[in-house]
Amino acid sequence: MNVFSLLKSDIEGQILVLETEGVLPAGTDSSRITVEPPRDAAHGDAATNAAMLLGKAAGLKPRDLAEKLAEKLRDIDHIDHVEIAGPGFINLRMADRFWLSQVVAVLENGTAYGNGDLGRGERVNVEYVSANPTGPMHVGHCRGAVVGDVLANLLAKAGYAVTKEYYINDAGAQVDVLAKSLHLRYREALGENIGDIPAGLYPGDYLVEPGKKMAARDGDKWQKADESAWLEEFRQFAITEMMDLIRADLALMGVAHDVFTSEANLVAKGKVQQAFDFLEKKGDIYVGVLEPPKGKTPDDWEPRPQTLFRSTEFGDDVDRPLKKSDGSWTYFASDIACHFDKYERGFNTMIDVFGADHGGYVKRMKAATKAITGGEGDLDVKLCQLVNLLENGEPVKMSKRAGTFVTLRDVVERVGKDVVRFIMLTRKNDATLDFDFAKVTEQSRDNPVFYVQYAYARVKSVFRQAAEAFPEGDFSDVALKKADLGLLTSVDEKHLVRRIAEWPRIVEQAAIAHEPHRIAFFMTEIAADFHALWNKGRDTTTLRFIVADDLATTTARLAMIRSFALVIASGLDVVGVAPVEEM
RNA sequence: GCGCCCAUAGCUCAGCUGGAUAGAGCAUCUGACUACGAAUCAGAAGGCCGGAGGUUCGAAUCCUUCUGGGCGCACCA
Repeated sequence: MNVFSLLKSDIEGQILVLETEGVLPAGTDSSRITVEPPRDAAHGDAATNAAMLLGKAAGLKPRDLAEKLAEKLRDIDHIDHVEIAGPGFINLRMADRFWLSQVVAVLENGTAYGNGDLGRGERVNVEYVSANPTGPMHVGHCRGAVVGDVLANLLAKAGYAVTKEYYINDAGAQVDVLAKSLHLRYREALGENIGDIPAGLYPGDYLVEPGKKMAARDGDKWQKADESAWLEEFRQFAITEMMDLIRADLALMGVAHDVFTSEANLVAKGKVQQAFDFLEKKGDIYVGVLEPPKGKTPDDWEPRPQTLFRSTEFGDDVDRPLKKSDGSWTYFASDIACHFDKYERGFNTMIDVFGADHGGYVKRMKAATKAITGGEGDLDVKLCQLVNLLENGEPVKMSKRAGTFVTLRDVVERVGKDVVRFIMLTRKNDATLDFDFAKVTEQSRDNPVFYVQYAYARVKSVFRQAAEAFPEGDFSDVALKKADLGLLTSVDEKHLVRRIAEWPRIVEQAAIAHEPHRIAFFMTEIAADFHALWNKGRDTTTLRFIVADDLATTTARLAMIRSFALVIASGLDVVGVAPVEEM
């Protein structure tokens, strides 16, 4: 349970009482009221701005209203202390036993502590990665893959019914190029000398094996055949092969999507036409000529009548073409169909994770989603900024042309999936991120992955020591739940316990904001609290977790650090990283 | 020329959708190992939150406008 939402409902309850007493007008809007941990711990455990927001409605000065509200709150059992501060903040202090009960809650729920019902089972679709099926994944895909995956995990933990989706762009010209590239490798496999790969085709050697497979399967059947005879066959085969490759790459990162939607399939099923008809009926489609883009007119620009979607009606800057001059669908058209399809499958909330180079695409996609769902669908787009790959501060040279681009596989094999996943969350998604191979594997304070893992391992170490110190002691979770937690009396211990109890709120807030990086930041912070407490025991032996000849205190402290470790494990679970038992 | 994103300590970044005296790490300086692993911790110092206006009880946060960076700008995906 989220402590702060409990307090908020307490406050809302008392506001209703004040309404019946005539202090506040009936139907007071309490939606903007917040209950948060104050920045300064001296202000208490939680602070609310309620009186400042409602002062006007009550016709009272904020501090006077605060006094009336505080009076009511003092009567609530789990609230220990209420005081008014500053312009009208109400600072609340909870009874110790209330916080300590959260330790028991963690021990009872394990890593499920922090699971919430914020989402109330509402279905959410998170689309991420969606790399073109034309080759293995490169390092640029890592960030979006992690952000999307962890965001999905986070929403699931917060009580949403999440579907992880991958949209396969297998309908455009690039898959024809892929098919032709494969055909070349196929001929090579049959013994032909193909020389250099011609410009415009994919030169990567990842097509060598698929070429051999095709040769083994069909022999020389397609070797001399006309392109029109084999193109479709090779396209299908190549896409299947590339998607296997991509799925394998994603598996290396611990990413597994629930649904793979094929663009070509959407077209074939008539989904694009259906979406088009729907928009046309609404009057959102017309044939017109676009202005050339100002400032940077392409050399070959010529005015041309096109089938356009009236995206300006829905907040976009210009209307967007749905059909190419040859009459085929644009990518945008099938992407509309994709979101239309999601909506029909029951998703009102959709999230797309894109790379920063798709920034110009956001407005039109949001506009299209609004139009195609009749305003019911909500699309949020998370743009992931670039990752700068560094080696000891020096940029890693990457050249797609020279074929030396760093693949996702290269990175994962070098530093491990856990490091990649965690580091990708050490910045908010819309800030660029430095990824230094030397730093991310360093075992020091400034490497958050290590720092968090070390804290977890340290707890394990304490338990090993405790088992030796108290051979008769029972330190299982079941036994720890019965510990006398009243023995946790130091301010530092109480502080850690409060931080542990904050976890459900962190999950909620991060889920609401769609910001998975907050999980990583919280874990780093709470790990610091733990390390600090651990070191108190260095200076003052009575503050150590294991106290010789005092099984009761030891058990209470182990209950505390065990629940800390479980919160870390719970967070790592969201991030998709395995906790390290021993370093 | 237009749109989106970014600008916070010397450096790298948080800042909980408007709250109280703006917080961490690194680097710098001063300390803590007869060890529940010092792979860590404690303390000091460091700020006109890019500039200028505005909105209100209250702004790093919202609006306007500059400045400086990144990305993208018909018939590609």
